[in-house]
Amino acid sequence: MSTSGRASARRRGQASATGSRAFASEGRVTIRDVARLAQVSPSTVSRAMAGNPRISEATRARVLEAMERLGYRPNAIARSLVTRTSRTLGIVLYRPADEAFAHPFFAEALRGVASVAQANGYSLLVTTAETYEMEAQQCLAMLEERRADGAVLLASRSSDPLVASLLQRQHPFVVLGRVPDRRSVYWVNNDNFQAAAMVVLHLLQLGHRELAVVGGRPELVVTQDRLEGVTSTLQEAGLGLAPERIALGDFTWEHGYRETSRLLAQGRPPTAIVAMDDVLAAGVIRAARERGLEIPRDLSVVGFNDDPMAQLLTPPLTTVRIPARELGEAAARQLIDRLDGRIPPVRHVVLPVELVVRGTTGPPPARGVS
Amino acid sequence: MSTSGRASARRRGQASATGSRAFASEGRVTIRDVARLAQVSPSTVSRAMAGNPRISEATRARVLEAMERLGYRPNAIARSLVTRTSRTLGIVLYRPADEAFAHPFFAEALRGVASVAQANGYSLLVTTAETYEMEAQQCLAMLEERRADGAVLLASRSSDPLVASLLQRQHPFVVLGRVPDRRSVYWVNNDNFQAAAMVVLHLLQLGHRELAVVGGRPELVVTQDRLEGVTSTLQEAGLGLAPERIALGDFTWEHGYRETSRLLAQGRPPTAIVAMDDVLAAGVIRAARERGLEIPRDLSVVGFNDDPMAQLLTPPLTTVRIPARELGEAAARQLIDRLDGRIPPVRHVVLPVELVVRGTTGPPPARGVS
DNA sequence: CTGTTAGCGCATTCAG
DNA sequence: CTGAATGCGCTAACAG
Repeated sequence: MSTSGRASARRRGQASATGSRAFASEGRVTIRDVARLAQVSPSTVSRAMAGNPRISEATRARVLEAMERLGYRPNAIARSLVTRTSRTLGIVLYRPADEAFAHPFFAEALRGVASVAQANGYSLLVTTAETYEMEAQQCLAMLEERRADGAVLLASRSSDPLVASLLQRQHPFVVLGRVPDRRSVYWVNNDNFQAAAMVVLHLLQLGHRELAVVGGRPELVVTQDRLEGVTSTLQEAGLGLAPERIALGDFTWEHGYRETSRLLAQGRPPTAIVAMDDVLAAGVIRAARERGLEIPRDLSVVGFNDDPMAQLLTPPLTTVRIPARELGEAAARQLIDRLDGRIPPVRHVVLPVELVVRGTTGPPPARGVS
Repeated sequence: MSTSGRASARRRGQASATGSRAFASEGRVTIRDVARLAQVSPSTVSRAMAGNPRISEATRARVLEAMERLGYRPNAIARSLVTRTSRTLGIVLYRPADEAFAHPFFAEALRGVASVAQANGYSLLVTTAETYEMEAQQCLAMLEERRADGAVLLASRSSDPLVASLLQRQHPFVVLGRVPDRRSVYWVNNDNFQAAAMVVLHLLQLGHRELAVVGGRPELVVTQDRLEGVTSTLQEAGLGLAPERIALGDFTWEHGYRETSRLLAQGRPPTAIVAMDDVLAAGVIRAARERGLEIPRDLSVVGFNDDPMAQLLTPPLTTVRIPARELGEAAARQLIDRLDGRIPPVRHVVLPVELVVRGTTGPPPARGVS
């Protein structure tokens, strides 16, 4: 055994004679090469890297220099195998076939996650999935195959089977969005009920009484919360929201466009439309304009998210700013805290939102006798 | 040894008595557990999983069933260590501090990469970096620490030191964008020179003679190619482009806004502005409108990319469709081909673009004597 | 303070 | 067709 060890050492170590770095075309430099050059044992090298205090400054310096000279990088895979952690966060991007592009909200949230992860020495393992079933399956696979130590879920739906599996198998995870009926789940969210209430209040204050809602996927908690915020607030004002004034579907501008055309064709069209997303709102505005309506004179429109595009629409969109990036950051922080053995101060984080009043809301048109 | 084996089997295997899966709170089920249950050796289990042909159907079935019953998942880390491949693609998202949000182009490209990766059994390791130096450093780290088998670079700049390092260290990688002066580098791109030429031709045809360009980061090859496409085409038409009509900077709408204000304040303002990106174009439009100009009557504007927002602007933006997603897919395909030992048919892939004429371009205003 | 010994969980020789 | 032995590169007891 020692013989073969020597032999391979000779094979690999040639570069050290020239003083240049050892970039063998195959076979990278390992901890043993460093140990040999520094005249210590591999464990000492390991300790030197880990900053282990029970090691002399002289040795540490020698090891560090050897590492430097050889251009050594510890093999993360080998390290993971023994430490049993990958220092990696799993995240799956769910992309239903009907959503043509990466939604800005998720892109921002992802950046938030990524930056906090990076700051704490974690990497991000990202997958995409076409269907929800695949999302769930892939997320589980990442975790059970030990490629990720924990997961952040980018949305939550009511009675989510993935959440159940994760919980049962005791995998650390954090949800971006509220998870109802499961107090033990860590999540990070904005108060969507409250956000929707703000929007409705704003419209009521302007004098609107005839509202309609255009929303996203009905199975998502975010959709449900926003819808409830709208209906509850209307109810408190003694107003209702007829079912034909509620148009859920998906988060595409096409859906906003389509449903608005329908809503405006009704005998008694709404004077204001709450779109549960800026992208939807863009579709709403477009449909309204094509029917010859001027915004906000003939129709008020509100969105959600404050995507970068919101202020670039004409007129600039009144919307609710959702701190996507901060949500992602908070989620990553929660998860990493747990993975690193710290207990997060709270299980549920709620970030504040802000109504951004711009150019798409105004008083309702004076209505003639119908 | 067999004794201790039995003991641990008993400790862990209790669930098998009940017929339910074995999810010990600590210590997952390994290949040895499966082997024991199937009454074979670990190597046989390994072969059964790998679809090794020299194994009887009966044994394979027995192994598969044991895997099923135990809910076994092979540990990807352990596998990586021995196979010396992680089946992971590295990708680093570069986010300069001044770019406020994830650019839609990159989001789409990323999705393309992710979906092809996923289809081929690869995962994606994603990092973010604030500076270019960090991007380079992190990319190298991923590769040398063996966490990724190859990398896809999301942009290329002229004389890119990262490209040089990657090449020297023989790491497989593919660049999204053209890499000048290095024929050996694999890259995937659209013809930006040609795209810009199309735009200029369109404007010339409409009668414009006074163009200006608002562009992104000057160190990026994409910026350089588009700029050259503009100037060359103008030159062929016997026209020039004065330096004060060229405003490079970054890919934010604020930059488009700012530079347009400046351009329009000049003694002899342009009648058409070529923005090298839809986001820039949005800023251009906004600035123009604030100065009381109507588009396209007083000023024509063209963008690049055909982001989803392009058609939602008012008026809908004339732009060049860049197949971001397809570029990402092609890049992933190139890289994976190489990693899997197939030789990609070509080293450089060029995807076609398409001019999408919408509402922001028209004939120039009749100019009075100055 | 440091070296030796043992694995982490798997794939892969090499023998049957 | 299958099992036993070996090692991927590293960390973590356990001994000095």
